[in-house]
Amino acid sequence: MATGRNHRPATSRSRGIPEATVARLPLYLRALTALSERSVPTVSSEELAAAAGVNSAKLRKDFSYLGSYGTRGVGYDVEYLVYQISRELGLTQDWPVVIVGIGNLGAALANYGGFASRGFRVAALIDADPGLAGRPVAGISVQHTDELEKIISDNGVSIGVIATPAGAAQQVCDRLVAAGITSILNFAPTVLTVPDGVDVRKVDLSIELQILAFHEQRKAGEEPHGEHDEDTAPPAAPPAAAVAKRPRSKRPESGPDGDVPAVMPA
Amino acid sequence: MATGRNHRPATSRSRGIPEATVARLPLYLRALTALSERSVPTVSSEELAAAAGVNSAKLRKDFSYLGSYGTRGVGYDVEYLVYQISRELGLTQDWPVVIVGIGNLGAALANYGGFASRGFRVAALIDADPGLAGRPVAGISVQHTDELEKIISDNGVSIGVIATPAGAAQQVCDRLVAAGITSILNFAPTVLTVPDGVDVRKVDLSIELQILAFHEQRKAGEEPHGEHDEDTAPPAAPPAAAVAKRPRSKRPESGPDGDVPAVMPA
DNA sequence: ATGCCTTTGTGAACGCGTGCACAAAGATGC
DNA sequence: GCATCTTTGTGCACGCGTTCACAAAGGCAT
Repeated sequence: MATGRNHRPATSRSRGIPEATVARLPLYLRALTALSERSVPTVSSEELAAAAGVNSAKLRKDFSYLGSYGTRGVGYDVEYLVYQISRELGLTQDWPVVIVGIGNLGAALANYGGFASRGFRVAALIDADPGLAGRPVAGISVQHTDELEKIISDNGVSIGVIATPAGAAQQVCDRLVAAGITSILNFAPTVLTVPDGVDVRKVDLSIELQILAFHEQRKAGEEPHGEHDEDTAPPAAPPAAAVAKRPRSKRPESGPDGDVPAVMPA
Repeated sequence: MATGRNHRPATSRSRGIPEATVARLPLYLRALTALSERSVPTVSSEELAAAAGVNSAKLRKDFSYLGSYGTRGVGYDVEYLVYQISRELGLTQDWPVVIVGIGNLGAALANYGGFASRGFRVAALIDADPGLAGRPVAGISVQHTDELEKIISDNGVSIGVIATPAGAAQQVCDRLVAAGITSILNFAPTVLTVPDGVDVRKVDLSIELQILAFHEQRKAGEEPHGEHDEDTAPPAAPPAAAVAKRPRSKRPESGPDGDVPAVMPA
């Protein structure tokens, strides 16, 4: 069993499109779609890069992995590029998706307009709460977890979204994988362990906030003067030596709720 | 103006904690908190790494940036490490947060338990819809956008969450920044442009799904045989030369909705 | 007290990603 | 048809992040 490693560690790289590039393609596609709607025929790498918020050289290199779709002295044909990127991302086909865990977040995701467009289609909403079964959310009737395997099998679903509480996530994940799911988007604050061949991407509000807090603190700490070693008082805990003797006394005070699930399932 | 560059490009690195490490600290913290609740006194880098889903050497190196908090032959003291990481992340202080855009997603975020714990506190919910004003969501009364500046100023808020439709995001962002916000978590599918000194982190469901679709397609395409150049029929669009003459005819068929907002504000 | 055994902390190598800078390609004007 | 000007595509160098592998450190048993 692979220890919940997410993306692709060092697996075979298909034809050679770097992971970092793949992650930016949706960004380009979005910018290009906007241009397309305004009937703009061509864009230069400079303009498009600005719209996507990246370096123009990086963008050109990214596109070079897809082939030479630009015209020197002119730029890129918007429509053509939209098609090429869509094709590369696999957006020209239909991707049925199941959402497991229809709480606040799950419901919000079900209502998310981004699903309908771009080839993603919500095939089913699944929840463990029998009371929710049959209730329509975003125009789709919620089904019970018991049906999970059948739903995935019948609809040929390969992408699953987990929006359950953290405690249920791994279990749901296991069932999804066993049922044939090979791509998972995880909103639960847990590290999922999956077998090789299954991709997991994580969306974690808590982590993002903590990263912001780190930088925020650093900004605040830098304002005063240049730098210093604010060791404002190591309230408790032995540095090293006297440890191991189980300094267990009382928990500091960090909330005992340890990362509450993203959403209530009921 | 900085072109919507997110994290820190090459800015001064405080005392030298790599960005990649910072991004993992919350992960370690979560695993450590779980251990703490089970009253586990110490962990080895190997165990903790497994729990966090990372390489043990990486974890040790990450911790080495914080200082030498481990004991050779024993491991790390759980409680002590929880405290150190919390402090490093700035979680020992209170971070008031405002959420702008109380639609499905905004409401789900407001209900998110992860806020309450870990030093984050929802200071206010803000929406442009007058009809929502005064209505309680997650126990907090929604306030109108007009109050935005005052709310931020009065509560000393420095972190803002944008959960509005894409169209309103940049405008909201500008107001937040003008009001003093220096960290933004953006759920709207748009590239935000912010001045230097303001951190933006992005959470984008659509992009994550597209990345999954890419890998999913690749898996499916690899199954058959080794590799090949599936150029299954370039339906339209001129390769290069005859372009620039505005081959504008009709849009392919990619949904004309071009990335619907994450959530309806009303 | 001494030696063994476990686990940390880190030096060094490697690979990926980024950005610069420029040559080549092509369009456009005369 | 030729010159000029724009913009692509990419070779190259640099820096960050990851991983291996091992010496040093410290606990623990005898």
